[in-house]
Amino acid sequence: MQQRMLEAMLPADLAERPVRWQQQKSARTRQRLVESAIDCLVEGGFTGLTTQQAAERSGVSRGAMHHHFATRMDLAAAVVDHVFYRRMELFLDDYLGTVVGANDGDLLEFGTAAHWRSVQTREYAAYVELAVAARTDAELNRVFEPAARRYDEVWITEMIESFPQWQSRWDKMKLVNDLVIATHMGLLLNRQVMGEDRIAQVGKLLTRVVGMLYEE
Amino acid sequence: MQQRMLEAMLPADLAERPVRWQQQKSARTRQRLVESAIDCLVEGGFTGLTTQQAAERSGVSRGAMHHHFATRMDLAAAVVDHVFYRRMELFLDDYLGTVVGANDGDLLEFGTAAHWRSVQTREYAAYVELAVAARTDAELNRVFEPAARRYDEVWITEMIESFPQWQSRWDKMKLVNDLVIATHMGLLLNRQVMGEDRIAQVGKLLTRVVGMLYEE
DNA sequence: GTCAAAACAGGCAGTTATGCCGGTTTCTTC
DNA sequence: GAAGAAACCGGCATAACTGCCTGTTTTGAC
Repeated sequence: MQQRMLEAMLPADLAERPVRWQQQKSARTRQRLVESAIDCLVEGGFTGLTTQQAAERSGVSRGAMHHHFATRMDLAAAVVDHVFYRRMELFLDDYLGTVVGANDGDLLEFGTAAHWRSVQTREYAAYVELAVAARTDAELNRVFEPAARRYDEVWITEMIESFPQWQSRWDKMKLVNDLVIATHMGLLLNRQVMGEDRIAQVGKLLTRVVGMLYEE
Repeated sequence: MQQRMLEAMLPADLAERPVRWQQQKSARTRQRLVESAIDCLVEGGFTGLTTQQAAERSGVSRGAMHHHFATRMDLAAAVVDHVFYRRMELFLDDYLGTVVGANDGDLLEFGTAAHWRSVQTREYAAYVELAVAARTDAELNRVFEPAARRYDEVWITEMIESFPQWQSRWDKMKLVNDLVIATHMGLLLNRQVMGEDRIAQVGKLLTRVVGMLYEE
């Protein structure tokens, strides 16, 4: 499962196995820029993602940066791909590690818990900023939406192929999946207002709900 | 219920019952500016909320705007108050209208449905933009967070006073309340990716879950 | 009617980011 | 090792906002 899903999401950044040194160098500075851009996103939202900041933070000159990413949106696009890839990777790393030897009925609850953990990461925070900004920034949306749809399709396809034993309940499982994704994102955004305690409790409640829906 | 809750949230904008004409005039232009600012938010996110745009859209001169709101953040603060007030008002208008004559067991599900409708409004869209921006904008957060907490406290207090029959299950009801709020926000943000159908189905599922949690 | 205060108007300097461009250094190829 | 390509550098003009400031008009109190 993990190989196929990750391969399908692999961004240009990490795809190349560089043989020539210039390619390595190029890839390295691109990665540094993307990482800095993610820092910008996390700290300042999509507004805070500026070419200046990204260059300065990564120690790359503005000229070099412009060589790799001609415009701000080019950089943002690279970040989008990177973040989607990492979003899936982070979840899979956790989930596949906890799921070994679990019986069928627990898979969903383990998956929910792993998803909640994967959501509390720097990369997911960046993803949230992009997702929100894409709603009001047409140009970003042209980059973000296709990537999001691709991610979603890959996810669903693999879920169906990986759990043939749930064939009769795929529709419900997909629905539960969507519920978990939506609720976790909502919890993240309400964290500051609700506070850690309530957030954690709702998280546990959701896991229990997932169990209930599986049982029924 | 509705009076107390709304009174507690009443923003400066609408609080005054103007007797002198200058006050009326002043209040009117302030309202026009706030409304335009909300349009800015909805269309361009917090980034798109600029003093220039707000002034231009409302037909108010930059000078006049500066007279009422010295800085961009002053305008944003007025929008925050306005949006929180309207958020509660929109919900109550809907909820109190649908709830008449309902039996106790249906109140939660009616409330959930009403909340889902209240969330699909221009005002709530503006609220979401503010909530997200406040996470990465310290200055905005200083305005937003207190307002959000006040809203939350008023909400909880009134819920407890309004439903004394649920005394033994307040903790659970508060939890369910948080779950609904978080999930609805998450659904909104995933609307474009998931599409209307899935969103609607998850919404229905959530309503059903709320019913299940009440029954148990 | 007059005078102060409130509401309104629009210009100005300063900041910050953007995209582009001419020039330099570092690799790669032959 | 020389030519060409790729990576890198920092300056420049431009654009969008912001906050402030000097006036002008409209209201309201006496």
